[in-house]
Amino acid sequence: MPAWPATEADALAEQHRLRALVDPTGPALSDGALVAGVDVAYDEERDLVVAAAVLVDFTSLETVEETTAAGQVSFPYVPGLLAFRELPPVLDALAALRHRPDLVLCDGYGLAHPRRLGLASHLGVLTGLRTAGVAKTPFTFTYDHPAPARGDWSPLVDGAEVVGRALRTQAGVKPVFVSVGHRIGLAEASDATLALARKYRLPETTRRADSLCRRALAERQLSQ
DNA sequence: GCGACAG
DNA sequence: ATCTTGTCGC
Repeated sequence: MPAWPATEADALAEQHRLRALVDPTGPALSDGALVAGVDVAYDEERDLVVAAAVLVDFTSLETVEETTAAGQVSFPYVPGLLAFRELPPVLDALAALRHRPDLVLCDGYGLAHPRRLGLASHLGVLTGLRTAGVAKTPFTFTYDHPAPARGDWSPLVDGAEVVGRALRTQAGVKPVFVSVGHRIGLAEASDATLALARKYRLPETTRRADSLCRRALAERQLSQ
């Protein structure tokens, strides 16, 4: 396994290498599938980063398992290279899960990326897990506003390419931006996102992982 | 040409 | 991402 890239040039080369290994197709989730949400929180002062993974039952929406992992920040925030900043602790948190997720939902993009290898795709190729990205803002892509009902969507476009969907998860609320990560199709990833966002704009997996990594970071800050 | 740009 | 009070609503 190659060392984690330390420079932007190495990171770009690594993206190029991994991009060829992405599989942007795959079936819908089965009843009772286990979906993991992952997210990270930062302490800029101490270069500390904490990741959380929360495993949710796709059908009941119950939390099945939670893990966290902490580390030193090892890469700056560079638009288009987010994976190199966020993935090290995320990989650790996922490795600590006792169950194997049937899907990992990331806070960010997959195929919707300048070089078609966002955080979610990158994670999928590294782990072999099925992944998809659900982002809160449209990055540099364009879309027409979807109709106002829950479940309505419109294509997320980069030039002439459809790279994802602007999906309305709550009536009258601004959409989220879904893109394929690895081993799942866009329609299937969108269906999973909608099913996990019954009550709020963001899927429960993302909401719970976000809340957990913030809590875990706050606890570390108290004890150190 | 320059800057902005997921989190 | 993070800096941040009170406030509206279920």
